[in-house]
Amino acid sequence: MGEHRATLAAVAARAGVSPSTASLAYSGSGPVAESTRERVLAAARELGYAGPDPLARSLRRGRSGIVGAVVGERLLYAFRDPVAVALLDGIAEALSPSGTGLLLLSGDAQHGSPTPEQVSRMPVDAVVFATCGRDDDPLLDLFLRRGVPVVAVDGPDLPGITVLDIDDYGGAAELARHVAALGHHRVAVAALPLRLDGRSGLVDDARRALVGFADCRARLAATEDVFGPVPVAEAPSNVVEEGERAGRLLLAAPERPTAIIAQSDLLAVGVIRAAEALGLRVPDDLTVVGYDGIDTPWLGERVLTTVVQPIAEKGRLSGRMVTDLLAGRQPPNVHLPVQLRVGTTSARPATP
Amino acid sequence: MGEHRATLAAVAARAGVSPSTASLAYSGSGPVAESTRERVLAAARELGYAGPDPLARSLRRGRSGIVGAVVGERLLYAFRDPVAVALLDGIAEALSPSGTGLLLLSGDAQHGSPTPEQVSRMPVDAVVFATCGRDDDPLLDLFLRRGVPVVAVDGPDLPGITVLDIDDYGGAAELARHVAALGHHRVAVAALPLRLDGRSGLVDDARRALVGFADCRARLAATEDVFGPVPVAEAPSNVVEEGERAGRLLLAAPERPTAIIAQSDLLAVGVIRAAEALGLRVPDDLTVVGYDGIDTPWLGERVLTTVVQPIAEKGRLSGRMVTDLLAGRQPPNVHLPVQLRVGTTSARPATP
DNA sequence: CGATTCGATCGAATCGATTCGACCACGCGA
DNA sequence: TCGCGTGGTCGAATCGATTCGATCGAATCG
Repeated sequence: MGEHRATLAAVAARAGVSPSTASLAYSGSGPVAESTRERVLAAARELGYAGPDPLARSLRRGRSGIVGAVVGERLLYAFRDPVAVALLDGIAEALSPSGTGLLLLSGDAQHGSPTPEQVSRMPVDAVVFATCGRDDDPLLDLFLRRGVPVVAVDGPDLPGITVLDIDDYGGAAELARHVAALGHHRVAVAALPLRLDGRSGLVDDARRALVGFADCRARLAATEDVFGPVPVAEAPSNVVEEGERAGRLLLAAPERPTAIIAQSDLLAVGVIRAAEALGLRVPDDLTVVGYDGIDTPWLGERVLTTVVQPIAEKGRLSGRMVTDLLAGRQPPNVHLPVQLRVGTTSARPATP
Repeated sequence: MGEHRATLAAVAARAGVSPSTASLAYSGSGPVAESTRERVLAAARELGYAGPDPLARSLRRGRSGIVGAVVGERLLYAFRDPVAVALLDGIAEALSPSGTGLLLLSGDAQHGSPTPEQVSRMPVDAVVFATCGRDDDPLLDLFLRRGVPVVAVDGPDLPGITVLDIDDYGGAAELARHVAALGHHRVAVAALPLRLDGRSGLVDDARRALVGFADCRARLAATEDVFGPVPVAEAPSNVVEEGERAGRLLLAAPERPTAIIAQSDLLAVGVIRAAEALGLRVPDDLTVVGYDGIDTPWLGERVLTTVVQPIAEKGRLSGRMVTDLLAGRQPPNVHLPVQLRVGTTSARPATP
């Protein structure tokens, strides 16, 4: 404690060389005689020196070797979403060869998303908005002002930031047409969070005007372009339990819907649970469809009707985009296609 | 690009104050006249200054405000494990109030765990070994030499590091006695990775001597203390698919076991799948037990016989231990109890 | 009214490494 | 033998903020 940790200068002194030479011996940039290098390393060993201080190195170099990932929700929820996990995995894999670290900027139980003060203290060379493409995110602005390159996944398409998203509108529209073609008219939506403020329940017009996420907005718009205005129940986060609550809410309506369009597969699983708890059979009494195309072990043999997005590719691409930005290259925006998958949870409505 | 980003000194000059005063205006430590502070902030706005450079601040302060989490596996696998996720969530929650960031130090597809070079470049104030308590981990040594406080979850109990673990031996022993009491003799083990080198398959004596993880070793020892030497199939990572492969391997043996003890619930699910693929009924033809006590939606109504560890508490405690260490307090080691849960996947062996 | 705080501000040292330009000696080709 | 390129080393400036001690005027107290 009282002892100061050894510095490179101390090592250099002990080895009888100048600090600059000692630095070269460690970093490998520039010619150093083999004998000198060994003398330096020996001195380091004797002093218990574990290599250059990352902070000092970063300051001088102007880069920290760290990429931030803004997650928004608390990790416990975010990591239940295979799409988010694949994204982070893709980024981590892409960063690994260059030894770049991945810093999670996550929200906590109290406030949904990380606060600007916290985030602005973090030394990141680039940042990915992973699960929260809020249009008006103050963090976006902050990073742009700092000159930190930003990748937004499913995020707002603003000048200065690189966007990777999927065809949310197209997929949702195709899905809605599928449901309509089956003959459903009384349709309701179990929605992803409209904002990160923990609110949930039936959505009124005021709330609907506040949709802050590009993906949520596109999916909702596509649905209503097919069916007209529909009841919407908002889940405060993308987990099965909240889907179940939203499902109960929608199924309690006086005019019970014959189909529920969930904005994610996790929510869809919850809706199915809610339906079964009420004694309804899926798809005979209620059609339930999702979005994402993740594994749904909860459903056993049943296959969820959903829109499949290319999850693994999204992960890989997001990783590539980040490394490109770090290397000073500006990758183009990417818009991935999606595919309707008709499973066994959608069917014609029972004729009353 | 050609433009240099504004520095605090530039802001100070523009505001007509000294750099030290400008610093005080930002950090809030020390008295500054309200008028001065506003002048500084105005100057900052005009220059597009987004606050002090985190790197410079960290260097001076001697802390980075970042905690590292060593994950070992690639994220795609690590995050499928609810125990690991709960751990990270607990840490993130505990760190959040102080604005401390969480840096993932993960392995990639190539090498299991992060390389020492990568890790030693990372500016961390403390580090948690989350899912990889390797005894001989070179990273441990590195951090200790650097003077970085280390928390090891399920990790090796070495001097200088703080340990949070569960009663692995006790739980596994109780579980083994349960299986023995049912009348099983031909028992096999589906094991967690013995080392992080991607190897898998049946374990011979040479390999067995290499067990590098405290939890895996304890569970195996407890099992063999009850049953004597048993066949062991190693899974290269803790995911359902690898459990299935290990299960197939064990069930292909000439003397088919009547019970398989999986070292995790995820592996147990895989083993059950393998059994069912072979037309075996669980638990009638084969008893399968796990470890951890996570949700297993794959199993439908069935309840896995397993050892339940207090996952949420583990997360909370690990978070608290880290914050304690950051505050300069040395928390005591913690050893959490576990509990046997008898479900519907274990039964007496069929009498032949 | 003189002595003493106290609040506000400034100068200068500091954190620990990297890097640029200078320097020296040596070997090689002309 | 002279000049030149080059491998190896060193000094000093630099990265951008924080912080300690000093300073100075104004307010407080005896």
